[in-house]
Order: sequence, then structure tokens, then C-alpha cells
Amino acid sequence: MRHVTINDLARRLKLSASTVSRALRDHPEISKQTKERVRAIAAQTNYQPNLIAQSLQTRKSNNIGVIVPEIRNSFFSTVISGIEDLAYEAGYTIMVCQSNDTFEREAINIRALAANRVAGMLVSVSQETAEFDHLRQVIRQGVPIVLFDRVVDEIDAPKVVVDDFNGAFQAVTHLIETGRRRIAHLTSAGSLYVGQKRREGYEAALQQHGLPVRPEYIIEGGCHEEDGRSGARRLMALAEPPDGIFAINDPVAIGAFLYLQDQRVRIPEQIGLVGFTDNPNSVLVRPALTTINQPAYEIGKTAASLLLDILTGKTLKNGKTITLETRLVIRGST
Amino acid sequence: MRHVTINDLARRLKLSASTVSRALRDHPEISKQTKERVRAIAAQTNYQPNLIAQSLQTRKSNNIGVIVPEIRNSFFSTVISGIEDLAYEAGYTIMVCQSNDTFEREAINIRALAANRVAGMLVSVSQETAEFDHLRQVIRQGVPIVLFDRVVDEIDAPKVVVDDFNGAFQAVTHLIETGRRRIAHLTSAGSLYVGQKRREGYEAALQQHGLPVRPEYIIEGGCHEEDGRSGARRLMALAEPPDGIFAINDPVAIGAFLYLQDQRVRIPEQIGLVGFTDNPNSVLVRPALTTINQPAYEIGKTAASLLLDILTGKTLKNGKTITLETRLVIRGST
DNA sequence: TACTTCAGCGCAAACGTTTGCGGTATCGTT
DNA sequence: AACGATACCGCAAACGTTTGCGCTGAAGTA
Repeated sequence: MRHVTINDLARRLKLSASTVSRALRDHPEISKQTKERVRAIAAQTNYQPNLIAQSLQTRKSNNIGVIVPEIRNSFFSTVISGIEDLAYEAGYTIMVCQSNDTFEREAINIRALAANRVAGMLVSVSQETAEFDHLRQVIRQGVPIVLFDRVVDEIDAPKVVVDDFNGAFQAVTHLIETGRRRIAHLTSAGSLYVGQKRREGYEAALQQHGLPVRPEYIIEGGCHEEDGRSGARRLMALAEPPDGIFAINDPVAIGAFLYLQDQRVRIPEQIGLVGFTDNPNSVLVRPALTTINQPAYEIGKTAASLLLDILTGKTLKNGKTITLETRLVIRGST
Repeated sequence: MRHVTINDLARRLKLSASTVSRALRDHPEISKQTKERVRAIAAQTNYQPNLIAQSLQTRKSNNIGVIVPEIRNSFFSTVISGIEDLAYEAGYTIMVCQSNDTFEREAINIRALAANRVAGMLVSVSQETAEFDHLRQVIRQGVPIVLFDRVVDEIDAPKVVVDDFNGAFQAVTHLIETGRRRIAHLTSAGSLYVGQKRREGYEAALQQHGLPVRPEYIIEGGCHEEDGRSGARRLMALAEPPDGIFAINDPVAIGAFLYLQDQRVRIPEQIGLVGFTDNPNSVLVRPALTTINQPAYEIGKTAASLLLDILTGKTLKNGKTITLETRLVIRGST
């Protein structure tokens, strides 16, 4: 019933634990025959090296921590999928936590992962996070961190992002080029990096085309479908409702879409709508959602490979930033 | 830079490691004042107990393994979300692996989790899995397993499922009651438990209404959108195409939906369509998808709580099965 | 024969904890 | 004055590994 240990093997073979250990790791100073004997009984008894003990001894771990705002949410779950695929190939296991977009839970989870002595962490910060000692703490302990998507300037660590500014710029430019002049923006509350960058892209596109940035057209809220609904409601209640909406992400865009559809607002005739992310379901609505494609799976893979490079010593751990390409995907909603 | 240990604290306080350890755990035989001193310097130096060493010593782990076919996939990611939320409350961290629906990777991941000495495992088996020694192995080692959704009869372990038979029965009955007579079924290849049960429900509903079970109407394939597309294509190429389709799950249903829409087949007039799962995006298509609601988040929570009960000794570990309610959600596609 | 050389293996310490047991003051009791 | 209680604390072993070093015996060399 219990796990079989290296000492069990040693006892049954009348060898020392050290010899068994060396035999299993194919050490040159162990004879061919004893290696065979050890391997045979190890297989027969289904011996599995205790990674806990191994980690304690070697002071290195074979699992990496991942922390995202929320696991359900198509974007993050496919990022995790990419991370897991790469980690699997490299022999690592991932420990996944979600912050539910609260600072407290993020901080606690970071501490828990650090206490678990993960080899490194992949993190996308919560919407509330405005203070970064919990991250610095970990880095100071020698645990490498790679940030992705929800990154923060204040931390000196490698980052994987897309060009949020430019993506937003493209999105809004596209709305302008298709004839809209009163373009609103549904964005996040707080100081979220992606929120800021996308908003800057939105404003820059307006300004480049000589359009005013109207504060009443910028609605701050959450990043979920219901925030899109309520944001759209507020926009449509304006004296002069917009004729175009750029949403911070697809869930918000879909929420706005559904509200507008309920209100019999015709898309794209009355209002053009553009999202960000290109979730698989953005293609399901009719008209399909124009959006900015963000390669979620690749983001996960490159973030993981960056961390793996650090762990294998291939790369220095200071803050190089990898920016992946976004792509404007024009569909029916514009 | 390095992690501070209990010995570091002991040295600085001129105490023994045992005293520090006891002070930290609030042992009664340690004086108030030394407890204070220990706590103070522990906080000041940001001491974090090494859970690795702790696990090795106490022979208990505070993380639990989760293995699903694929992490992206709305259903599984929200199950994981439920698991994580409950695990977090109980002070556990989850290690997440995906099998990508291959037996090999499932087996390897199970071994990896076992080698990591997780306290228990939550598993949903792959589509290929037809042999269960890798699970029995783990159970024999004393690691409790709870199965969910993709369960297997051959393993004696607690299970969390929905009533797949009855859900399918309701779905098909609904198709019949709305006037369809030639009802097809898109199901999974292989011996997947949920595939079998849903198929049995499909056949039972047909038989109860005196309708024949026509082999050409049962298409076996995968569980993804593209399988739904190809399945629908094959069905529509039949001499006598169906007027109703029941799909094993929502992604397959959506795939069929999109194909039919491309082919200008009118839904629900020409063909009624019912899915299974009630993914959030099944409400986005027009007409919206009629489906069987499966409470993914609750499945995760109850599976996790079942495991937690076992770990805290509240429950025996043998095979009680919890069956959650499904609900027919009638929407536009029927 | 007496020496070096080398292959093959074991001893013991270490990783950071926890915990049973024993030790030492200090105090109160008779 | 001698003794038992009591309060606090330290020693050392243990969890399952890894690894530097030392040991032994056999083979080779001079």
C-alpha cells in the first residue's frame, strides 16, 4: 500500500541506498549487472522516485507556478493550455492558481507557490494589483518570474505581451475608416496595463484623425460580459450615442453586442463593434465580431519557453519583453 | 537572495531549530516571549516554511492533482475553476495536467502526479483510455482518486457525474415532441462512458416512441467542433437526411450548426439541433442552441469537496457516486 | 613480492522540517 | 533541607534522496 522507497530496494538487493540511487541514475561507477538488478526490481515493485525528497535534496523543483485572474475565460485557459503543453515536454508540472481579480488572493497564491518552492512562476496580475512587493519578494528569493498579458512596468522581469497600443490603434482606425465618427471605448477600471495601452491606442487613433476624445465615451468597468452589457446601456442612454464601440476584450464586446441586439440596434449599420482577443466564440454571433486577434496559445508557449530558458540557464533573467503580433480580423460587426 | 530557513532563525535567536519550529506552530511548551521573538524575526525576514521539507517529514502533501482531457474547452476549464476555488479555501494548491485525449500522456501525467506525492487526484479520463492499471496503481499506493464526468465503471472510486442517460433521453424526447422523426446522433468514438450513456439515452427515447434506431444515423467521431461539422456533412449526404440531430456535446453541436448554416439548412425548421453541456457560447448562435445544462462549476466543486472529505477522513474512499441534475434548456434551435 | 591502479561499492552528511524524549533551572512543598 | 512539580527548551532521529569521500579487493606493474 505504501510507496516503495529507495531503501526498500536497497534492503531487498542487499545493497546500500547510495548504490541503488546511483544505479538508477546510471552512474558510471556502478557495474552493469547491479544496474540491471536494480532496474529490474524497481520496475517490478513499481518504484517511483519521491520527487519531494529529491527536491529537498537537490534544492530544485520540477514544477512551475501559474497564476491568472480566472481559469475559466477562454483566453487564459488557452494560455494555460500552451503553458502546460510546453511544461509537459520539458518534464515540468504546473501548479495553477486564480486570483479572481483580487489583490489579496493573488498575493496569497504567490506566497503559497513560493512556499511550495516552485522553480519559477508565470503570472498575469489581477485587476486590483497596484502594489508589487509580493512579486519583488519572490524575485528576491531567487525565483524567476515571467509576466504575460497583464504585465506591470514596475517589475523587472521578462514579459510576453502583444502590442496592445497598436492593436487598439488598428481597431479604432478601422472603425474610423468605415465611417464612424463617434467612437466609444469600454475599458477596465484601475491601472491595468493592457487597459492603459489599449486606451492610449484608442485615443491616438482618434487624434490622428482629428476626432475629439470625449470623456463620456470612455466607460470604465470590469472585463466580463456583464460589464459590456452595462457599458453599452450607459452609452446608448447618452444624448448623442456613439456609432462605434471598441471594447477592451471580446467578453465585453459580446456583452455589448447582446445588449445592442436586445435593443434592436442594428450592427453594423447603426453601431460598429470591435473587440480584442479573438475568442473562438466571437465568430458565433451574427454578425460575427470584428476583433483583434491575440495568439493566446502562443503567448502561453512563449512565456513558458522563456521561463524554461531561464531555468536551464540559457537566458539572463532580466527584463526582455517579447511582443507578439496582433492582427485585425474584420468580420460582420463593422 | 536565498530562502531563509528555520535554522537561520534559530541561529539569529540563539535557539534550537526545534524551539523555533514549535514556536511557529504555537506549541504550548514554548513561552509567550520566545514565541513573540520568533514570530517577529520570522515576519521581518519574510520566513516561509519550506513545504517541501514539511511534506517530506509529515508525509502529507498540500497539493492535489487534476487531470483533464484538455484545459481549453469551456467545460473543463470551468470545472477546474470550481476545483481551484474550493482547493484554495482548504489551503491546497492544484497541479493541472491535460492528456490531450491520449492514453499515453494521461498515464505519464498520472505517474508524474504520483511521483509528486499529491494528496489526491481528480481525474477525467481521455477518450483513448480503455485500460486502467495506471489508476489502480495510484489507488494501491494509497492516493485517493475522485473521477468526474469522464468516469469509468472499472475503477472503484467516488465519482461525480450528471445523469447522462436521462439528459440524452430528455434531449431526444424533446426533439420527438417537436415533431422530428428522423433523429441522428453525433457521438464519440471509443468506449467513453459519457458517450455510451448518452447514446443509450438516445436509443431509449427513440424506442419509447416507436422510432427505429438507424445505424446510419449514428456517427462516431471526436468531441470537437470539426467533428460536428464533418458529422453533419455525412448526415446531410444521406439519401434520407435527418430532421433532428442530438450531439454528444456543445462543441460538436456548434460544429454541426455552423455546417448546416453554411449549407443554408434552416434551423429549426428543416433540422432541430440539441447539444449537451450548455457552454456559455451556446447562447450566442442564432437561433440559440437548445441543450442539456451540465453544471460544470458545481461538478468541480463537488468533486473537490469529495476528495477533501476523504483527505480529512470524513468519508470512506470507496465508490459512492454523486449524480448532479441536468436540465433541458430549450432555445431556438428546436 | 610489494607496490600502484582501478572498478565497484558503502558511510555519512546534508537538504529543512517535525517530534519523542530527556535535560535543566526555578519554584513551591513538607 | 531535601524533594517533587512545573515550565521551557535542546538533542537527535527521522522523512527519502544525493553525493563527496573512503574503503576493499582484484588486477596489473616492476
